Amino acid sequence: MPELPEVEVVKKSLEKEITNLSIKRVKIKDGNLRYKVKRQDIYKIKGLKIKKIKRRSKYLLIFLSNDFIIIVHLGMTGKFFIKKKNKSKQKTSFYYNLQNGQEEKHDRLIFYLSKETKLIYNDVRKFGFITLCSKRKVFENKHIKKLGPEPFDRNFNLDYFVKYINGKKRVIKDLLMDQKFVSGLGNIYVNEILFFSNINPKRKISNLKEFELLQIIKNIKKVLKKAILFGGSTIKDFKSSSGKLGEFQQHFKVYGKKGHQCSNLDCKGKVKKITISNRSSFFCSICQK
DNA sequence: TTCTTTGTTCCGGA
DNA sequence: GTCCGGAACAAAGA
Repeated sequence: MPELPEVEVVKKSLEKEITNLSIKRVKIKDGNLRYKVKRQDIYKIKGLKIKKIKRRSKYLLIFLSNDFIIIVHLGMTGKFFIKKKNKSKQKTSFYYNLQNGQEEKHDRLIFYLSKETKLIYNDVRKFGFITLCSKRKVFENKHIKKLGPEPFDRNFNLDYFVKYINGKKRVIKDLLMDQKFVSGLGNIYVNEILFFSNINPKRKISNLKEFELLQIIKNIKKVLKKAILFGGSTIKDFKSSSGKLGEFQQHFKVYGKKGHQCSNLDCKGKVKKITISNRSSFFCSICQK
């Protein structure tokens, strides 16, 4: 479930906690992630220093002191924990809220860093991955190279939108989920963005008016910025609380709100749930035409 | 037991 | 070759 805002929040807290620390050793507890963690990669990063951390779409790029970059994708349930000596385990972000004990069970990798700091990668469903890449080749990486513009990029504008959709005939929700069109959005934020844009998720892109395209662009930037400000969204399956949590889910207007009254004051509609391309979509059939 | 959930890749048909 | 939709993947809760 981590979409751009959650990854950005993780990036910020990792940046604060592990920049300038060096990697002493790495323990693979379960390397069978989306791609198997390679032992030779682990060997290559031993002794290197963590120089800086960047985000591209939903990917984290951890720059090391030589030519290497660690590329991380959190998949659906990947998360990092930081553990310092004499301190209990801290989450790296306001992100997931875990039940007690869950963390240990799904810890997959442990990075032993300098200053007696441990960085733990935990992933319940193992859809995330961690791989090594050289700085020179990062834009040739098979994941990174196919990404479309960042939503906050000035190149992501009306001109780009109009050109991209020319001759295509998908529905708008599918397009916004497509990382080649714009990178970083997932199911949750696309639902929210279409609500604010007053556009039905099943609308064909060929039928959208120019003012509607502008609305979509504006709301993508607006919703993502606000979500980052609130520390992202916390997955709702987990119940007990410890540490700081993302709070943006409290601001959801439609996602997960089937049957709720539409949040627009003058609207008597209810939020509906339908399936589009095997994903659930929530919308108000009165406000979203 | 079956359905649902999430992001991404892969595959086949148009 | 491009476009597009559907299935698959892991794991857990309802």
